[in-house]
Amino acid sequence: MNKKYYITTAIAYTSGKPHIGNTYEIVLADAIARYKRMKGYDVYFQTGTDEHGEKIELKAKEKGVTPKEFVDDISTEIKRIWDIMNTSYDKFVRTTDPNHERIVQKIFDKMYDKGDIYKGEYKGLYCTPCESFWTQSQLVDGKCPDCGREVEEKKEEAYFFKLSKYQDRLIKYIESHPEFIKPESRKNEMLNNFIKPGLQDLCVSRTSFDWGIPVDIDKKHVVYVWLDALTNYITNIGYDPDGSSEEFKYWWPADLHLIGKDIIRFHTIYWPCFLWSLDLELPKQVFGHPWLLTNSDKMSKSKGNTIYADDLVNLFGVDAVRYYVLHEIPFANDGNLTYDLLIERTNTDLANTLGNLVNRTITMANKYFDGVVTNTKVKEEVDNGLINMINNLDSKVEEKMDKLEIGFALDEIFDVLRRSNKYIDETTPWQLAKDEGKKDRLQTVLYNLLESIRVCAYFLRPFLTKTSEEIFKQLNTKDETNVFNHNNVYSNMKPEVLFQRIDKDKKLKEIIH
RNA sequence: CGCGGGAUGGAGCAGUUCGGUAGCUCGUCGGGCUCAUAACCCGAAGGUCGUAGGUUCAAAUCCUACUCCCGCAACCA
Repeated sequence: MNKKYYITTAIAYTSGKPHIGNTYEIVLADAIARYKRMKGYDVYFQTGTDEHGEKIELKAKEKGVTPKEFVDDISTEIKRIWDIMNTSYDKFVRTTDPNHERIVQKIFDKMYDKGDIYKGEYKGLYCTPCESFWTQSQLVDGKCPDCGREVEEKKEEAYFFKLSKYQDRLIKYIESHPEFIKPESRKNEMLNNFIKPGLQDLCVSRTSFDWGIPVDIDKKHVVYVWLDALTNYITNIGYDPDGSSEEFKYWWPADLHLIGKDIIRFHTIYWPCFLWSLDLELPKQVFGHPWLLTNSDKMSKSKGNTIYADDLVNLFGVDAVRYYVLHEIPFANDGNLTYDLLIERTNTDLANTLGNLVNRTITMANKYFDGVVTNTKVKEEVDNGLINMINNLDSKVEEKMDKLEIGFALDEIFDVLRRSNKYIDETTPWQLAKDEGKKDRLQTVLYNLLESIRVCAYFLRPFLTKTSEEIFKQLNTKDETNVFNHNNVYSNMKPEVLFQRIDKDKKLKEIIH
């Protein structure tokens, strides 16, 4: 049996339409999932929406709809965008799913029975008119940041989870499992800022609003959203405190939780403690990716600089957008997205290096050999460099993907494409074509190029899904071997422009309208 | 002194572990080629490697101080 690979994104919060910065994560996860499938893993890829919480209750009220109607709308919209991005998730989960809600209640009960959850009092600074608790750091001049009025100390009955109980175990675990939190800098941040100074017990119930999963043993409380949200990773694959399914035993623990850097704390502190409370293993890795900014600025509606994935796809096509976000995001810093950069990247890499190479190669094959090309094996020294690169691509891409360095994996593929363009200049097929005696050599040259394109298209599949498929169609081949194949026959190839070059000024005007 | 990350030609990055000609992709300029989507190939200009000291025959790389940027600082998802 093949090795299993369980990958998740964070579930998206249904407070509004996700912009390209939020959409980035699902594309990243999709590329990893597709790559793993290509490598023969049995992959399960889960994403979805996180739909409870006070913020949603308020937004629904503002809009004059019920919270459920509100999240139904947004969840549908999020799923629509995930589909536009051509992502291959196996399951789209929702925290309002009745099964999830029921299991979360049982989980709460189990933790309570075990003594990990206890009833206590939540003390905080409360603004009565706003009905909100604030932390010291949230206050503005010591007053409510919303209305500016005085806050007062208030106590409220609440349930707490004993994080403190698991503190030492967590430190030991993180320190002995260097792969658990990535990138490394995030690990230090968590250990030094949160865990080592001492974990306080976590308030896991709320009474100040209703839109949540009711606590089974005390119905005036609802379950804290993070306990609700995090458990989606296990409830949807068949976890049940009274006996989990075979499916669950097969998939858990997850191999990778891919999340934004802003929620690493929840995934590397609360989540492990919750899992231990349920006597479950921890996920193998939590990767906190950086953000995608526009013009080096965080996207927000108030700044009016939000860019939406569906708009970008309409303007540039899904693979151009996928390529940009997958290639341009480094791993230490936040990435940047502007129309300028997106257009430049699409033109140079996709239209010039890739598209033009495919086009010129197939055109020559048709022109010189009526589109039938076999390997005539008239080799020259210069061929070896290209063929070696093709045959090394598998291990190069794998090396980068194992570190989740997707942009660098793409670079490896484009290195081969660039080498192929250079190979054309080195071998000058148009010169060979003038000499009848060099026809066999010419055919070998074109054969080598077609093989190079084929193997590159194969490796591009997890990233540029549609383009990869289109190249295979143009080459008219079904050969999916990942190395140079010496015995292919190419025929009936049709060159079509893969990516039209974009006129930047014209396009920018169009965007600003 | 709260903790951590970063500062390398116009842009984005690599190189810093174990010091020894500063590399890649893109942009700009010049040339070549013509199979191709003004494409492709070659070449050039452009960097006192955040600042100031120090160690050394030699420092982007080691040490010290400082400046700037960013993330985190807990019950907000």
